This record gives sequence, C-alpha cells and structure tokens, in this order.
Amino acid sequence: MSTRPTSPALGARYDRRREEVVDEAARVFARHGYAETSVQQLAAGLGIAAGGIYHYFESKQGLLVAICETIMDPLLEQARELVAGPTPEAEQLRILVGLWVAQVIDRREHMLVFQQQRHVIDGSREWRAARTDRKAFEGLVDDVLARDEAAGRIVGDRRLALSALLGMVNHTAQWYRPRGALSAQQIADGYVELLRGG
Amino acid sequence: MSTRPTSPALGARYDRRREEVVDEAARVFARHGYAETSVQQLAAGLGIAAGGIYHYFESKQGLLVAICETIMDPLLEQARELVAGPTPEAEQLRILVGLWVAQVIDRREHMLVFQQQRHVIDGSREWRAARTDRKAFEGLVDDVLARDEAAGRIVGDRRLALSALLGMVNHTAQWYRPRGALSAQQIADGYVELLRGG
Amino acid sequence: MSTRPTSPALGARYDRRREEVVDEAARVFARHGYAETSVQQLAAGLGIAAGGIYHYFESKQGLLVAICETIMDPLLEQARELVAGPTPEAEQLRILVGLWVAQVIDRREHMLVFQQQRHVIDGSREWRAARTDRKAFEGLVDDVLARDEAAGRIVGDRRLALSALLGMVNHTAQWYRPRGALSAQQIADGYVELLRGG
Amino acid sequence: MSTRPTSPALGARYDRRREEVVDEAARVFARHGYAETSVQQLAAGLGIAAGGIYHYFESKQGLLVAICETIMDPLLEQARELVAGPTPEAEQLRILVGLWVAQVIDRREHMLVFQQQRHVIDGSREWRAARTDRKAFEGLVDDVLARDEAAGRIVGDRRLALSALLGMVNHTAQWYRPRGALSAQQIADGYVELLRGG
DNA sequence: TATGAATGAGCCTTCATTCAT
DNA sequence: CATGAATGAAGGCTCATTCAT
Repeated sequence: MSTRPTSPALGARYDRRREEVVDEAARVFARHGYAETSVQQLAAGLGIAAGGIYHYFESKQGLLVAICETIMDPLLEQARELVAGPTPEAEQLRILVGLWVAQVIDRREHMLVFQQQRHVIDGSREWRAARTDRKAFEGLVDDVLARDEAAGRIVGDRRLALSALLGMVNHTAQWYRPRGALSAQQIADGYVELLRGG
Repeated sequence: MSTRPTSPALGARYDRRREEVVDEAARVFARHGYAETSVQQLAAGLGIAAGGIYHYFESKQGLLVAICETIMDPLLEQARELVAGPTPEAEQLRILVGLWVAQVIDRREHMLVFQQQRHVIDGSREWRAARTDRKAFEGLVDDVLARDEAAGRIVGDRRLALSALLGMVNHTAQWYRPRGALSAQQIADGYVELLRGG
Repeated sequence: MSTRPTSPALGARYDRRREEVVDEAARVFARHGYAETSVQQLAAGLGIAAGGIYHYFESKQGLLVAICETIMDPLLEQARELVAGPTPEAEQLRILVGLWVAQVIDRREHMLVFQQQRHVIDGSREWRAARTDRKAFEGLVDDVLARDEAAGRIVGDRRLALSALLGMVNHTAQWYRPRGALSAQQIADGYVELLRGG
Repeated sequence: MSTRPTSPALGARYDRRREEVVDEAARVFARHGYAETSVQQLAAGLGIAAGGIYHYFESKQGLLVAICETIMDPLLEQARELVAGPTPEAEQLRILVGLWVAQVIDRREHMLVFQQQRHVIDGSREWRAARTDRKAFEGLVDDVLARDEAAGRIVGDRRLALSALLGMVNHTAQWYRPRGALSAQQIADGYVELLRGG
C-alpha cells in the first residue's frame, strides 16, 4: 500500500528502488504509451511481479504523477533561483532556456509521457497541482520575455513569442537523440537567437 | 464490416456519415483521450449504437488512421502544389506556413489526437503510410528552408530552424482558441518573422 | 420473413433458390463450422446480402433444421419402402446399408453439419422431430438386424453390431472423397460383410 | 497470462487446478457445445470469475487444445509401447482396441468435444500438432491391421476395415453410459470380432 | 425480392487492483 | 517485501436479426 519504511537505511533503499520504477515507467510509457502499457508489462520489465509495484505507488496514476513531478519540480526551482538571483536581465532568457532545454533532454522520456497524457492533466480536478506548477513556470518565462520586450530585445509580438518558445522547447523531446551533435545550451542558444532576431 | 456502398447516392450518404464520425471522434478523443474514450461513449455522442461505428471503420484504430489522414492528406497536396507552382521562392515559406497553420487550426482536434497518439504512430509497422506522409511534408518544408538559407533569408542553423518551426506550428493546436485575436496567416507571419530575424 | 410466393412460377423459383441456400450453407458449415460461420459470410458466399437469407429461412437455426431434414427425410422414406416391400429378408440389410451409405456420401456435407451440431439436436426441446426421425430410422435398422440375428446371419451381440454399424456408416462422411475408388454399394457391402462374418 | 509457477509446491497446485478446469470444460462443452458455452458460464461452473480461466489458458481455444491433448497424448504413448513390446502379433489388435475403447470411454466427454470441433482441428494451421498425433495413431492401427491381413486374420479390405474401426470405436463415445453392461474390453472384443469374422 | 443501415445483446479478453501466504 | 492467484469491471468487437427503402 505504498508505505515508505521509517528506518533510514531501508528508507534510502526504498527511495532508490522507487526512482528506478519511475524511470523505467517513463521509458516504457514513452515508447509504448501509458494506456497501452499494462502494469504487468511494466513490472515484467522491472523483473518483479505486478503486485510489487503497489509497494511504491498506490495506483498506476500515482506513477504518472511521479513522472510528471520529476520534470516540473526541479525546473521550477531552478527557474525561481535564476530570476531571483544576480544574473543580468539581458542574459536571463538565454540561461533560463538553457536550463529548460537541459531538463527536457535529460528527462526526455518523462517529457514525452507528460505530453502524451496532457489531456488528462489539463482536464481533471486531481491534477490541479501539476497545472499550477506549469502555469507558474510559464509565468516566469513570460516575465523574462516581458522585460526583454520592453528593452527591445525581442522580435514581434511577445504572446506569440512565448507560444513559439513553448512549442519549440517542448518539441525538442521528440527529436533529440542522446548522441546528437548539439549540447543543450547550443540548442537553447539557437532558439533564443530566433526570438532575438539573430 | 466497413464496406462502402457502390451506388452513387448511397455512397455519398455513406461518406458524409463517415466524416461525421471522424470529426466527432476527433472532438471527443482530443478532450478525453483516445484510450480513455470507449467506443460506446463515442457512439453515444453520435446517437448510435456502438456496433454502428463498425459500418464505417474496421476498428477503433481505423478511426485513428482516418483522423490522421484528415490532417495530412490535404496539407501534403496543397504543399506540393505550392512548391511546384509559380509562387516566387522568397514568398513560399510564408505561404507554406500559412497553409500549415490554417490546417492545424482548422483541424485542431485532429491534430491534438495525432500528437497524443504519436507513440503509436511512430512505433508500429502498420503506420508506415502515415509516417511516410509526415516525412514527405517535412521534406518539403526543409527544401523551402534550404533555398531560404542559401539566399541568406534565415537566422541560424537550418536544421534547428526546421525543428523549431515544427514545434511552434504544431504546438499552435494546444493554445489556439476559435475566437482568438489572430488569424492563421497572422500567426504564420509571426512564426516566419522569427525565422527571418524580423 | 420467409414466405413462399403463391404463384406457381415464382414458387418454383423460390424453392430452387432455397435449396441452393441450404446446399451452400451445408458446404460452408461443414468446412468452417456452424457457429464459426456468420450469416454475413454465408450470404457473401451466395452473392447476396445477409438480409436476403431471411427471405428463405426465419433464422439461422431454421437453416440448420433444413440441412438436417435434407438427410433424414428421404432416407427414412426409402428405408420404409424397402422394409415394407418385396425384397427377401436376407438381402434387406445389404440394400438398406447401401441406401444409407449412398445418402451419407451424396449429402456428405449435410451429414458433417449434423454430426457437428449433434449436441444441439440431442439436447433441446425444439429438435424433437429430428430426434424422432433418427430414432425411427435406427429402429428400422435394428428390426432388420433382429431378423438377421434370429436367422444366424450376424456375428456377435446385436446391440453392439447396431452401434458399430451406426458408427462406421456415419463416419464414412469424414473420409469419403468424391473421386474415391469405391462406390456406395461397395462400401456398404464391405460393412455388411463385417457384420456377417465374411 | 497462463504462466506456470516455478516453485514445485505451487507448480503442483497449478497443475491440479488446470486439470480441473480442462475436465469441467470437457463436461460442459460436450453437453452444451463449445461455441454455445461462454467462458463466463464455464467459469461459473467452476466457481471462479471468468478472468480466472486465463491464469491457466491463453484463450478459449487453448482450452480446446488441452482437451484434445488429454485424449491423444496418453493413448499414443500406450499404443507405441504395445507395438514395441513383447505382445504376440496375433493379440496386438485386441489389446490395442481395448486400450483405445477404454480411453474413449474414460475420456468420453473430451472425445465428444473433439468430434464436435473436428472441422476446426482439421482445417486450420495451428492444429497441425494434433493432426499429426492423430495420423500417427491411425498409422499404428493400420500397421497392426496390415500384419493381421497378411496373416489372414482380417475380413475384407484392410482400408475399409480401418475406416470402419475408426468409426465404431470413436462412435462409442456417443452411446456409452457409465453404468452400462459392457466393459471397455468387452466392447473392444466385440469390435475386433467383427473384423476377424467371428 | 433484395439491400444498406442499424441495433442490442453478448462474448472473449484485458487489466488495475487486492490479498493470503 | 514480494508473489501467485483471483476478481470485477469494462472494453472492443461480432453477429443474428430487423426494417425502411
């Protein structure tokens, strides 16, 4: 029933295993689809019986929540630090998009699952927390863009630029391959260059 | 058993009804998810019994195929005409993206379903035709971009520009609302402006 | 709703077509199974739509009844004529088995369907007529055997001989092939020879 | 998912339960028909939920395979032992038919199911193994008959004798009732007596 | 007569989840 | 912690049958 052990040693082991389950789930959900993958198949991939999954998650949807948190939580934190920190405004966009692309690439499979299940996340009451986080992140990006726009560092309409940026960054998960030629920061710089007008 | 009647009058009736089914399916799948919507629910929305769907489609997946064809087929055709036609090269990108955005907006729900089920389409043998069409379209866009790049009309790396463009245009389906302030062509112009460097 | 036309010309046409349906049904049921063949498949084999079948039969089971009648009715009649007729007792068995084998061979497919659906025929109330006919036929054969036994023309126990005879004759439908080397009467003679002790 | 446990204790338990399912299925299918019996009904008869069946069999047809193997496997083995063993040739037929009739009687319901579904077994690719076994058994019987014929112990044509024997023995399943007057060997002796000419 | 369309009931199967061991 | 067994609900799909045209 998904109860974490209280002992510190066992607790750490539990956390490690739980993370393995999340990552394997992201991998297989990304490739085969969340709905199309049964808990039994998932468990088989992990070398355990289906019931075993329920020691770490109370439901299949709980797994989905965990996958999504894995992406949003650290990104939002990093973004907040950046904006609150000493980085010059003119460089915040580059760095913010850099962090973001790095996360999309690093958690590529988690991202794909998130995009695949977007209709669930956007639609139902229980996903309010995830939606709030996403809105918060988009708000941060928009703030940075707003200052860039005011300073004349942005091409065209800011609303459209924001949408375009969201589209291109998230889409990166679809085409990026681990042994690709470009680093996260190079990709991010390319995107920002478009917004800046070269 | 999904056999189109041979008589012209009945054939037309059949085609019309089939299209209604495809569109309703796109609507419901986009909102609630393909896997999360049962054929029964879908049929209920159409005011028919579940079995009735199978007069028009061999399977639930057949419906998905039809939804995807609805987007790709006309778009690919229009794009080919444009590239083969008399439009000056320097203006082809604007028009091509215009057509594309218009299609994404017009078939917004079909697009969302396509994106949602991308893992199925990209993964399995039976979807080769759909993949081929998509690759063909991307190839056309890439050709146009290549000429623009050669003529110095593009900011930054062309490969990245293509990926960015794919991301932003397709993402349009996620945020566009019918009574929005911008027309398809205005959105497209905004996107192209980014690639051109303002 | 399976109503035969009253006009003589149309009536004959109707009967002919109905017979065709029965025979085609026997053919395809024998090969693929009664339950495994849908009315639609059957109709497709006849070049008509599924609904068309219902002009000749009120239900799929009605077709099965017709198939079974096709075997039992003429056989029972012939058998009664033989037993009531002038044929010497000592030769009745040979002739009776000859008629029987001929029928099994001629209506091979109908027989196979009958054997396949035996559990339905033996089990339910509505098939009383068919069961009665079969019992009547077996009774006739038993009568003939009884006289042969009394006259010392039979090997072993008569009850067992009857069962054996039923088994071997009916089984003929399973192995007989149209262009076989033996005629119906030769096969029948072979069977009778076994009962007679050579 | 029909996976046998590896542990010996659980494995035995699994095998026992699986056999119970096969036998119950044979009982119900024989009486009501394979196609006419739903998995739900079958499961209800076993006191489990329908899904439970699928722990032991991959599909309803898998059950059918198991039923047929139950008859053929031990019979073929016994027959091979007999033919390879020290039994004098002149007595092999009696004993072989004895084994065979005993099996038909003992597995009466399984036999009836086999006969009922013969069209499926004879017709499709996936049943090759079952067909091969049956052919092998018939081949053994034919070998024994061939020697008997050569030694003048058989009445009439051997091919026809084989067909007749197959017919009468298999047909035994149709009429035999558990509390009948005759033992399996008595029935077998009666059949052999017919072939031998009394 | 025949057909295309539709229905409604039911079927086989899958699957998330539970629980005794 | 983990597993094998089982469940109950639901899902996709088939099919005999009806009926307006």
